[in-house]
Amino acid sequence: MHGKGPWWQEKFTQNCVRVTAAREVIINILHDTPDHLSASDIYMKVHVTNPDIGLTTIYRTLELLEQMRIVQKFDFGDGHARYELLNNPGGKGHHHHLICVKCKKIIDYKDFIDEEVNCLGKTQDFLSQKYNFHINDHLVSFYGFCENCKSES
Amino acid sequence: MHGKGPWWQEKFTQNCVRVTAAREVIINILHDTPDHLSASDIYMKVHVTNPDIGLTTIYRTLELLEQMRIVQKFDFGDGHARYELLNNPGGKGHHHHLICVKCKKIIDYKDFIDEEVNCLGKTQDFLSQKYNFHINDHLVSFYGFCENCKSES
DNA sequence: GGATTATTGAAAATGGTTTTCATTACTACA
DNA sequence: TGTAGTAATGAAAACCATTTTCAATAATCC
Ligand SMILES: [Mn+2]
Ligand SMILES: [Mn+2]
Ligand SMILES: [Zn+2]
Ligand SMILES: [Zn+2]
Repeated sequence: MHGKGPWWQEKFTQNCVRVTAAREVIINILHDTPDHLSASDIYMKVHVTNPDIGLTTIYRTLELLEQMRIVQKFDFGDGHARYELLNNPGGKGHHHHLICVKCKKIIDYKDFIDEEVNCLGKTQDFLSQKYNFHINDHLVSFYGFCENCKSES
Repeated sequence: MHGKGPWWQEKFTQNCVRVTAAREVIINILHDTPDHLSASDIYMKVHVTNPDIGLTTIYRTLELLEQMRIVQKFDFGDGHARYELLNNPGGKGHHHHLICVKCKKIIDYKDFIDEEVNCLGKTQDFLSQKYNFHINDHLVSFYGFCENCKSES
């Protein structure tokens, strides 16, 4: 697989957005992790190989990528925004979340996702009509206590 | 309907939590609004009738009520936590959200909620087993553009 | 009433995120 | 290959919702 650059680079050049080292590193980090990283998580990982890249650039890049619909921003309630690669080539597919309210552990799940999305699809159609919305996304999360935390409480 | 105080007061006295004017006013405001108020929204409403109640108390009360499971805290991504009365007597029943990503308008809906919750129930059972979680809540939100905003974009 | 202890407001601190601004790095084009 | 135009960057400062501190006050129980 050689030739042109990665899938996301054309999105950049089309919009006069330059391909820079910082942006490349950040996307790679998000691509390689199974976790939901915060800005400073990413900063620390970036810092290992690129100690010249500042936290400000991390924030700016994440906002840019969010607006280009390359990453999605989440707030799980622990005071840090968290980011994950959107459903792009090489990204995770659409999934929902299972969140421990105590230790904040987050599990991506796809079990029953077809049935869920099917059911949500009907709701979406109905809501679009009734409230005259143009719906293009949904979020489903379950909350509770994980294996470790449910025994301690 | 007279006699003892409102439904929530017994929850207080059981836990050595005192019934104060501030707490009473805040619960009443949350009870009377159809909106999803932020701490400073509530502060401003409180200030009209009780200018002696400070913003700190609003925050403290909301955290208390959240921990007593009387209100639920939401983050819709606009930089302010928002609160709504939980499914208590006099509160809204369980519902899901339809959110405009542009103007941040939020609609509570219950359409298809039975089908949704039924479907989510199956998922919940499966996830509980598979990941050994004790699940006690879920969140479903649809995102898109509302009537007004979809024409402008 | 008085002792006990929860609650409170004001001010200060906190901490994640954003803004400012001067500098640097691309990119296009002559 | 130089040069103008513009996008991107880092450091420091600003921002701002929320939390903490601490001395004063008010609810509860006797
Ligand atoms: Mn995820
Ligand atoms: Mn609601
Ligand atoms: Zn846990
Ligand atoms: Zn709107």
